[in-house]
Amino acid sequence: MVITRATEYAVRTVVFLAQQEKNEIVLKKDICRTQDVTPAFLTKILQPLIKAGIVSSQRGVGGGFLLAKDPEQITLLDIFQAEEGQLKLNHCLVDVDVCHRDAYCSAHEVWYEAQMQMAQVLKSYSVSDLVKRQHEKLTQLKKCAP
Amino acid sequence: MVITRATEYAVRTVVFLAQQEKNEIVLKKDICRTQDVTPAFLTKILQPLIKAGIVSSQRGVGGGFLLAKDPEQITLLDIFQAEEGQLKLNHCLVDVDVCHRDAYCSAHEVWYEAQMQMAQVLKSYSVSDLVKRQHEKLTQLKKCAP
DNA sequence: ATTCCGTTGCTCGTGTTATAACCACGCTGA
DNA sequence: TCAGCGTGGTTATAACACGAGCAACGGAAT
Ligand code: SF4
Ligand code: SF4
Repeated sequence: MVITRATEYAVRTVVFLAQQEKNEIVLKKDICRTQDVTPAFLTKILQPLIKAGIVSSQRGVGGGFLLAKDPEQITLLDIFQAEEGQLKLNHCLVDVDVCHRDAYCSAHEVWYEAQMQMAQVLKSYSVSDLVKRQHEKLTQLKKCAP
Repeated sequence: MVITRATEYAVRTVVFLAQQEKNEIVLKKDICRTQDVTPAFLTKILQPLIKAGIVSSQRGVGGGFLLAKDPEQITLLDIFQAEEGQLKLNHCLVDVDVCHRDAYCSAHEVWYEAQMQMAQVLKSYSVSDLVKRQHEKLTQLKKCAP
């Protein structure tokens, strides 16, 4: 019951890309350096983001990565689902017929409600929200300890 | 990002115990038969519930298991935490100092909010709620297909 | 002595977290 | 034009952790 490192790094990466100038292309190694991820692992993490249409890539000299969408159009849930697939707290919430008890089981609905609430929270934050928030925090940090 | 089988079976078990007459002692094998769990695995699952004070046990002839608390005093969150430990969506929410970014990271708070929402849902349902709900569903099922 | 539960240690499979080798693409300059 | 270099893309696989389940033995109650 914990998000994977892949999701964690993916969030960092997307937030980092969103902090660049619009359409600025970023090298993989620059993402690695700033976000504390190894290049080989980041390679793996980026692919689902590209498949999901969140990030796009450019090969060759001067190539790299950049956001494929407006940061306001990307939610944390999008990133989560790109990396981990559909959110599910219990198997019976997605794989129907995995449990013959679902007709009378009442726990089923509680898991469902918890899952919905969680999805709702993740859906309510866009990447641009995160960038804005982070920027505020950093300027406040500087004010306290310049 | 999925609850463990242990938690799933633990919920079934506690609900089953709550359906018995008050202070009725139930044999392990009866729980297994009705809840589709193997005895060896159930043995493992019951211990955390006992340690958490949710279930109590009786050894020897005529022994078995029964609820240690009133069903209204047991929430789904209690059962979850007995089996899986404290709910955490991301490591940084529990293990402080696991990430030096927490001072300015804004994702941190989103995970926290999602976790809180989920905990809130699980805390809002007691075992007696589940039993009541299940009973309603069963009587309605019988009405439709007697 | 019997009948229960408790404790411990173990196996086995699967998923996470990487690592690395090799492939494909695209620019650039001779 | 085309070779070469600098990028990301694909695939295979290793190491490890954890989930899920099993079994054997030990200990208490009756
Ligand atoms: S018993 Fe209920 S919660 Fe558990 S798997 Fe079946 S339907 Fe889902
Ligand atoms: S970057 Fe933020 S969300 Fe990720 S581990 Fe650090 S504090 Fe937590």
